[in-house]
Amino acid sequence: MSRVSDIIEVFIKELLEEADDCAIEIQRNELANYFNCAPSQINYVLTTRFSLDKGYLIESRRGGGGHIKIIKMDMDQNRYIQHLLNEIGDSISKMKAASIINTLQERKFISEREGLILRVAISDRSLNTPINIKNRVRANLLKSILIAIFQDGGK
Amino acid sequence: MSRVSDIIEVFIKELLEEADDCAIEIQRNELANYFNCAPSQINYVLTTRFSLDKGYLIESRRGGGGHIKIIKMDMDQNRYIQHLLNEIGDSISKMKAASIINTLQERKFISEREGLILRVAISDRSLNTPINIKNRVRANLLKSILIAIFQDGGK
DNA sequence: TAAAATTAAAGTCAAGGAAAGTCAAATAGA
DNA sequence: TCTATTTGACTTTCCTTGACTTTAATTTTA
Repeated sequence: MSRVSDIIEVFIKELLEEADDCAIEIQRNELANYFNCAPSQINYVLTTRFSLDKGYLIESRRGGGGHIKIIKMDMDQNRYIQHLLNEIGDSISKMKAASIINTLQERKFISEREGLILRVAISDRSLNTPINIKNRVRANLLKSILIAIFQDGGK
Repeated sequence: MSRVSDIIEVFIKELLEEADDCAIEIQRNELANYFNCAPSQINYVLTTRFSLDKGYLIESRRGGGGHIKIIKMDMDQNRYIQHLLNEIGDSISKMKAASIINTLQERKFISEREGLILRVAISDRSLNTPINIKNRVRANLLKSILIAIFQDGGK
């Protein structure tokens, strides 16, 4: 029962890999048809997996001959880290933290093993704190680590 | 009579034996169904039989197509790490943790940057928990990371 | 030819479904 | 008894679906 959304995500990322300008254009209905899902699921994938936060830009056009354009942006490391520190704030969910770590890894800001370490570190099971402070501890931990690794981004 | 929890434990361990990367993914409901028990009993088995101290890491995801992933560290091949897990116990001071991390780094088990991440992670400042549970959280976190790094992932 | 109607997209949002998590009460075993 | 196990009600998280809306291009009509 592997999730269709994940499969679509991977598919889109592969398309982006192949594209030489880091941008692709799709048709929502066509893609939905291909994966046998509701068209709106494409929107779901886009908003959950290809958000601005993760370094993607979405443009689209409705009506006849409409399309969706997905652009993988170049990310400046320091600025991105700075942005993340703000974004994390003083509380963050596990999913959101994991997604940040994945992005850092995908963008080669951290190695695979470092990604592994971070993902484990921010997991609910590692942080055996009372549930009501878990997200706060997680935010603090993640920010500390980011600052340590990317010192100049954190000034 | 023989307890269902024990049977489930053995079953999972067999699955892990067969898996070539010492990690398996299960579906909680499916397994519960198979053993005719309440789904939450699976959680019970996981927390009592597959704890960090015993060298297991658990990851999971909710929602449609959710799953539970069980990762085993190869205790035989990582005698030293196993020893460390025991030494850490369920509570450890910052100084002691730092000393462990230094040793790991000296012995080239982890890179300089990984050492940095670990030291930051277990620092008092990162772990903004109530002081009375700080050493416990630190122990848990450090053990999780060690198992993650030294899991027997065949890669 | 310009407005109107039709058609062909994409967008939004809320409801429903499919998992896993939590916690505490009931029960069984030592 | 006392601890370990079992059960189940309730919660949380994530995914999927579908009805309805909005926008743009194309075709029809006056």
